Amino acid sequence: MKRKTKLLDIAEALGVSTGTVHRALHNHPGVSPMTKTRVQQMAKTLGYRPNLAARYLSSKRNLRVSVNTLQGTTSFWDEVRAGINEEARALVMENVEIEYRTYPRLGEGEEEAFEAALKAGVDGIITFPSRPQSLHSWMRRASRSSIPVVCVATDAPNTGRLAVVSIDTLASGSLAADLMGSFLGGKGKVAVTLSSLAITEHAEKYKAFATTLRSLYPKMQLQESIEDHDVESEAYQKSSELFKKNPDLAGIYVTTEASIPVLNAARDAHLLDKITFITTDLFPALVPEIRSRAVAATIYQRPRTQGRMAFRVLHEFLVEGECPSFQVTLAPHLVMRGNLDFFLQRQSLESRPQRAVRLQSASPELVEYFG
Amino acid sequence: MKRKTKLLDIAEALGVSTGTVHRALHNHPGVSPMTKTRVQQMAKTLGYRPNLAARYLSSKRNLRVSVNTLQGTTSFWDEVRAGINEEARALVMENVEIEYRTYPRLGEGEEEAFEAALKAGVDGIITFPSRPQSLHSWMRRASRSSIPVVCVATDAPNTGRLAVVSIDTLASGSLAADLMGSFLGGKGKVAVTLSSLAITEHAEKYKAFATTLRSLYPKMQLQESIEDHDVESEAYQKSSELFKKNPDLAGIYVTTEASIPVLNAARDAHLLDKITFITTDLFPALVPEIRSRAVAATIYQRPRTQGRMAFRVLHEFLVEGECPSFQVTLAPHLVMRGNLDFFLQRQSLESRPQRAVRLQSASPELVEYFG
DNA sequence: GCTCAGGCCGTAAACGTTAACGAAGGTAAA
DNA sequence: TTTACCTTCGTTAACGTTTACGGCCTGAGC
Repeated sequence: MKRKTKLLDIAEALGVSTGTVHRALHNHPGVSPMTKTRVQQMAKTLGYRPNLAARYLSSKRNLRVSVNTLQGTTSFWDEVRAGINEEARALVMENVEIEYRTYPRLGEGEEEAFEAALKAGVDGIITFPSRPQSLHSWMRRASRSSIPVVCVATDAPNTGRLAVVSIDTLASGSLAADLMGSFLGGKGKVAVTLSSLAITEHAEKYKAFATTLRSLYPKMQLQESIEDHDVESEAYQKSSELFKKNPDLAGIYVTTEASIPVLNAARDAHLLDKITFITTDLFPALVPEIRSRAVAATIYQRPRTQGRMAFRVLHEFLVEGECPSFQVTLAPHLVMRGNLDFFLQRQSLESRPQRAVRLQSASPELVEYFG
Repeated sequence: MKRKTKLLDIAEALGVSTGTVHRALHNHPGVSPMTKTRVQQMAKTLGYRPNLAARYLSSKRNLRVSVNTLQGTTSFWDEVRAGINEEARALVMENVEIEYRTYPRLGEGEEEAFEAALKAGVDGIITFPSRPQSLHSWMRRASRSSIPVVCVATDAPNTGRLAVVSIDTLASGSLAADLMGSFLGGKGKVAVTLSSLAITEHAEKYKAFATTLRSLYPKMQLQESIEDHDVESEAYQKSSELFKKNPDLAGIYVTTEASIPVLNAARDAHLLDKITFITTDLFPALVPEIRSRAVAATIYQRPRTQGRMAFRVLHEFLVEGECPSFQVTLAPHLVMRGNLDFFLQRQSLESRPQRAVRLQSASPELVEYFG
């Protein structure tokens, strides 16, 4: 196990100075093309990897990242932001500044927030592209300026974004289908509500649900899907229609957050106890519905972990220049009445601002930080 | 936002040198008690936090941790080790040496491995205490020597261990009960097999299962539990008896890894398609059973994440002297036939030695790192 | 021939912590 | 008194990278 190669090793091997090596490796001006290629070549053959500790110590620049997300209509985005915050605070090494830019509604103020982040000259952006097409040009601009962008929850294809962090849509849709089939004994009419088939994630979930249902439970009948376009009234209205047309509906899978209006529509049609609900996400209004077993199960999208992962990927890229993975997909959690309390307790516990700290044989200097 | 206080600030404020401050803060010999308290006091008032980058850079000592686990009879411990390895390699900053000490069977060679780790003078230990009582004295010895020990999968109470990382037993048992009730329509006889009621984790899972079943599905009848003491033949034999005595058994929840002998017993009794199986963990032999729907669902204990968390907690303590949490409980994942492929793909993908890299519209400057 | 600009490169001082070395002072034994 | 030794503390050289500064050289302009 030999010592790691450092700048000085490269410098001595070529008979130059560390300053030159540094400039060559970082494309800084003041190096002849000839020297530059020689340095880069030598760095590669020696397997040079920068010592990050030394780098941090030497340059005190602190990274700035902008987090552009929806305002917390539900708790989902609060959790995402909490996850980002946690992971940022876990980085004791450096100081990462996080600037939160939120917009009130889907697609509203989204471009402005992105533009503001670029104008402010941040080093990286974590964003929820609620309207990918409208952000398209801004994201390409960021890409051209070499400002990495990480998407959370929803992808924005062909925008040059660095990475995307999301729940695996296939696993979600297939799990929902398998559960639905199991709960209903493999027969009956089922339906799906989604935001819009134009959104990749929702289309994929729907497809996975349909495919799995067909292959595992061929006797079940899948009705046409409902698109609510993220409008609650539309969700209520369209699902009311659905229930009217299909009084024998046995189950429904709500892939969006808008499960409450669908539940209310079923309640008003007096079909609540006839229909097995599988919903998405976990928020306060959903808790009593799960507890009363109106909702059989909900697929939790782990917003906090999504936030953590997004920050981690972005930070790793900013610091090391490489990206561990361009697509991080998480397995969803299944929440039913049985394990509901576990998740509720966990949320409330983790949302406490300070970290839980119990000292045990720690170096004395640390005691104070948490007194 | 003022500059962070460093050793020199404390030193100047007290009219001493940084060397003294350093020694005082680390309980190194050669500092008068009077000076020591003054330094610690001043560190507190100035809000000193060590600069870890400088610390790494300065001290070339690399941490050594011992990982004491079972040999991979199933893939569980391979996954745990893989998770530890991943997290260790993600630490680009420093070099952490990991020494794996494995023992062939439950309780066999466990003490020797622990003793060897202590003798070798490691800085920390991650262990699976298969027989907590036999490890008790060794762990207390480690605690007295200020060597942090992190338990994975199973806790070892009253041993002075630093932390424990495990799956939440309540969530597992309750989820299993709720699923069982849902699958069976809320009625029928069900049973549980476990290793031994003397092991906390299994007792908790059983209790959670029983409690949830009683409260959510009062019509269901829970039979007496089976203890297999981690012996496969015992599992087969006892479950055969159970099936003979209860030909109308509707479901069984296997909380241990030993689900195959139970499945075989049911198969041999020609009851396989009459009984709903909920099992634990995910290993190759279980895959065809899930695919054929002999197993309705399995509760995946996320060994890789357990390994990652264990290493993370230990490392954070070793480096910062503080521990984020003394009890890390993870939510289990539910694997059914529908989403089985997602987990299989993920396992095979993640177990590849190099990191997964999928290029997708990456910024041009990045392509080279993965060429 | 002299200056001046600009390209190229070496030098050295940071960054904050660690740890080895040594100096000062006091105490005790010879 | 000398010698030896201990406690307490200051000094200083690392650790590897960044960056400001300055020096050398070549070529162009006067």
